Amino acid sequence: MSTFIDELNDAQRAPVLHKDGPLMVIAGAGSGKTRVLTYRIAHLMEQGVDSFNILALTFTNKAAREMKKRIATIVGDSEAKNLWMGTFHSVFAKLLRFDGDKLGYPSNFTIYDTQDSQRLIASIIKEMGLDKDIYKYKQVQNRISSYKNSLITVKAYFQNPELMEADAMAKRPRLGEIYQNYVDRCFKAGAMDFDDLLLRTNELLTRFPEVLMKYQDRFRYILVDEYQDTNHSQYLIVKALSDRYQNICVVGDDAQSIYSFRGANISNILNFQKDYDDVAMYRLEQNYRSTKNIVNAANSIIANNKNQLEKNVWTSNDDGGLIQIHRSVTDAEEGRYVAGSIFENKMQQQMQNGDFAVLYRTNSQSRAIEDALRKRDIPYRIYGGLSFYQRKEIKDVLAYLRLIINTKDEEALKRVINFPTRGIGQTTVDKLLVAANHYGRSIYEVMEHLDKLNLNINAGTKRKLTDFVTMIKSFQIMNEGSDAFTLAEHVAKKTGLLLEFKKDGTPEGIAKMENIEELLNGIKDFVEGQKEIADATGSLTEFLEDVALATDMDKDIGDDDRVALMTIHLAKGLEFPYVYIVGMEEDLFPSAMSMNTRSELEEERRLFYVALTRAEKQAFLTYTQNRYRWGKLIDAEPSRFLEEIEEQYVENLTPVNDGYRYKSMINKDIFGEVDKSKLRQIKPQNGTPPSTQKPNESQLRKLRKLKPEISAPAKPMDLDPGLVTGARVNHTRFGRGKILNIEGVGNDRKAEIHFDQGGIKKLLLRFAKLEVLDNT
DNA sequence: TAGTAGGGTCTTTTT
DNA sequence: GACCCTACTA
Repeated sequence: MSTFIDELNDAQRAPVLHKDGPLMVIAGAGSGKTRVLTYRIAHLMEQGVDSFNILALTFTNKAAREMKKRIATIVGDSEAKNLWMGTFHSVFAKLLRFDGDKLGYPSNFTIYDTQDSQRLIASIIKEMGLDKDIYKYKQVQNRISSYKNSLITVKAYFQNPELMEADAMAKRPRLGEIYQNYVDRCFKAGAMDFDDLLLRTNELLTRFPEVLMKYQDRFRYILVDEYQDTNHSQYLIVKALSDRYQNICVVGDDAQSIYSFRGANISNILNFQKDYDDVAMYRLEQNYRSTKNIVNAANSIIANNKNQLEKNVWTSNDDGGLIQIHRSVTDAEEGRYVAGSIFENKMQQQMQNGDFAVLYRTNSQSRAIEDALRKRDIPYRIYGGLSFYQRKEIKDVLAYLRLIINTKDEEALKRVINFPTRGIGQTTVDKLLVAANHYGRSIYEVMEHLDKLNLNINAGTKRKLTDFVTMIKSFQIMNEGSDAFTLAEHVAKKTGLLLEFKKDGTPEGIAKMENIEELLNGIKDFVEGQKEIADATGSLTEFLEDVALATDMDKDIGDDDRVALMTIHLAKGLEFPYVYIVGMEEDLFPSAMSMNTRSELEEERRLFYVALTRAEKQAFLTYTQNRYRWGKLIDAEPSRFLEEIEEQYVENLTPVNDGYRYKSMINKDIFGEVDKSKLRQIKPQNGTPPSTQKPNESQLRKLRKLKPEISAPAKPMDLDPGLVTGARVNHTRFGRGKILNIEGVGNDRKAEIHFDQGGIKKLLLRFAKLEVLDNT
């Protein structure tokens, strides 16, 4: 028996040693979750389980790589090689390359990213002659994506009157048709979107029992990390695969579930014990990461949430410093404070740049921080945002490469057929598209057979089209004999892409050219790297798949020492000695988009919990009074979350005697929320603020401590009787609108309202500031 | 058909 | 403030 087991505490050791049967590990923040997973896999292998029979699903590919590396040091390289480890998306993309042909997909299918999906949907909406202001392509894409994640296929959609009615109510009665067309077009293009990678895997496992059996038998031990963030589609895959051997190990923390917007279903983790028989439950509650102050402060925040598993996270670490709250006047000043504070701490505490992270709710907040760090000459690295592979010039190169592999790839073709310009305009492309749809062929196939079709295209243009086809064909021939790098370099030169940006001459053009060169270097590295992997070949197909599913977090940071800037979502699973959480303001964090329902607000709160628990030694929270948003300066109020931290863990750095008090601001805000949801004796009146009386400080404190289920009984009679279907109402933020539907009872009573400006929204009546204008 | 100017929309988070 | 799309001109 190896000694690595001795490195674990008792709570960690138990799930590592557990052999067969389902187990769930509820792991508090910083409790050594990754370590448990890693050692469990290593232990299984030492116990004689073939690495070939283990499947581990992680949240990022980087996490998988690191875990694999660690396992290799314990059990040896050759053993670790056979492990299937990666994100759901990358693992099942691989599986579909093997068996997707049963569903009619080519093994070289393309993976459409969100932008590809959205462009295709926009194009379909246009072709169908629909109003693009009603059928907004992003919203439609969102809708289709959530259908897919809930396994609602086109067929299921049309069998579900409720869904169809919901879309019809939203003035989008033809959403189902768009969905149908979208699925058809993706299929014809030999393409899967992100959601398809899960949906089609489900389809494959359901429709082909022999395939299911094969993989059930192969993956006898399944481990899922971050189980709280799995969606329904992922849940079903795991359930199906583990059904035979029941050796399923899920690890997660319900308090860190932050991906419901992409379909993650927290009930997956809450219901795990009901889904499997004889589940062994393990809890990891000792935090090794953070100081007492941070752990306790985080606990005090999450205590405000109603929906959670019981858990007591504690630490034996030092108290550490208090959490520091800092107010500034503008976002630029906020940036300066953060940069200055990093600079000072670096000097005083002898820290490295890499020991600091700045976390924010939205990507757009990075700019002010960047500017300030740059002025101080503090090196930083931004994660996420517009990632390298999403840049225009990079996507252009990739589109050529995708087309070489799969000429049916419509989005790739449309992207490059006239870039760099070669005299093939929109009119021509439209003609080709119409013909392609008419004959049920791809645009490329139509181009290959131009002379047999009468498309009303003049000879000069025809010539240009055939030249394009000839060029792609020459690339295809080259692809058979060369590696991905040689080909990509040739393509970048031959198509004129490099030249296009070079002759541009502007700094932006030069930067783009350099980016393409960086991409080429990346391909070279990839080809080299793949040679070391067991069944990899370094082919173009492999590279494209890697790129399609790559995320910013997957990149190795390298050894340069930089401050990390990223969204809180991306920070999940990471830790830093010093953490700055910036933009602690109402409407930003919690986001204005997430305050309509209790569950949305609870997710924002979990997000705050995640953010705070990233810190090892010291956490800083900052907010500003004014912030630039959409190019305009707007007023900002401190976030309600600041007040939710128990006072004893916080130190307010902002001077109190300067005519502005953060406390009083907060109280006013809390009061605004509290009197509607909690002070039931005050009945909201039409158009007038609910009350002008303020409870005193001690009353407020009590109110805040009250558990919502006690303090907010369901009493629909508190609501204005004028709030009925058909009524015209006015909302303080969204303006005027009409109530389409009212549903739910008591505190869950929601109204679906169509606002004159801003479309349809579902609002929780007990929070919504609604004034009834007319209900006849 | 290519290129540019102007207008509208957007930002919540991501595989 | 950035991007995308559209309309207009050459």
